Amino acid sequence: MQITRAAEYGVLGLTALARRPLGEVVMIETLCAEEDIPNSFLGKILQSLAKAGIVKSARGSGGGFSLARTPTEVTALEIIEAIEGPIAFQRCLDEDLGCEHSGGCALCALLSEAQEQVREVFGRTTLSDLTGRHIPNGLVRQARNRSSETAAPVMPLDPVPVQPAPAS
Amino acid sequence: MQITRAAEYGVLGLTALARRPLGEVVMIETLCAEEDIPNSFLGKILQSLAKAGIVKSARGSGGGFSLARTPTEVTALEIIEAIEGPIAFQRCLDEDLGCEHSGGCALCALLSEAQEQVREVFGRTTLSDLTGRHIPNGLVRQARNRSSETAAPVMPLDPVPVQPAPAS
DNA sequence: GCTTTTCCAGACGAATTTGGTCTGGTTCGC
DNA sequence: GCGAACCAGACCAAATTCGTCTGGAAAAGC
Repeated sequence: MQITRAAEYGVLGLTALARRPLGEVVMIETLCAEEDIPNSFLGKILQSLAKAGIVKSARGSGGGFSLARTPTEVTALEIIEAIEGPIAFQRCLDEDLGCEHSGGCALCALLSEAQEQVREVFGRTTLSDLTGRHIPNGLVRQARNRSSETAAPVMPLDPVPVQPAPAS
Repeated sequence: MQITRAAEYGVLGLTALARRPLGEVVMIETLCAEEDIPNSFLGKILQSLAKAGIVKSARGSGGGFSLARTPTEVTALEIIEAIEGPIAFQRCLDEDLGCEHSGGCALCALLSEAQEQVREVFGRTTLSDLTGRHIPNGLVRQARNRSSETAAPVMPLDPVPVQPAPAS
């Protein structure tokens, strides 16, 4: 009942991209340093995101990754499903191989409802919502290392949760 | 991002118990046959549920398990959390070991919201909601075996999903 | 066209989790 | 005391997660 690291890193990596001017090409290594993500792992994750059309990749020197769309057009649901595959609380809700249990399975109905709630929350949150307040871990660490003592917080930050969308 | 078999079996086993008069003591073996669950696995699951005070166990001959409360008083959330531990979409949302990422982490806020939605859905669904329409797999199989041909459905059943609670 | 720099694709593998089984108790009714 | 049932935990196989590594392939610059 947890999101995978891959999805977590994927979102984080994208926020790092989204913090830049749209279309700017950034190397994997830069993103990894910024967000404290293992290097070759993020590479694999970004490949999935490229296949899903969320980022564009450019090879060769001067290459790297860039967002394929504006951050307001990319939802967390797209990102997570591009990496983890479709969100499915149970086997029978994923492919339509039918429920193992017979009849109108109440358990499946329950899981299906819960799953739809999650998809709704993820679906209405965009990358730009996520980018706003997030301070990348790597940057904080780097700042800490530079001013080796006096570990003052980089920026005062009120921990405001993501606000729910106005009832549509 | 899936519920475990253990939780699934746990819910199924409890619906089998809930279909009986309250307080009736049933052996693991009977429940397993009814719901098509591996025998000793359900034993372990029921132990968790007993510790959580959802079922009562009775040892010795004539022993078995019975519901400790009426099905309307037991929520799916309780059942699932008794088996899987607290629902936590991410490490930092479980214990309060703080978020690995710094500052007001937007990702955690998002996951937290999704998680609360799931808890809400599970929390408002009771065991009696789940028991209503469910036809146990094992019983269907047994019926199929008895009337070896003419595999007619055991009971006509309109597959109505769990209805959402009225807006509170 | 050669070299360098970057991504690409997939094989590989360690660690963890899941899904169970098994064994040796312990408790209860008879 | 004996058999029927649960109890507690050790144990194990398979799947999944969380990565790493290697050998390309494409693009840019010379």
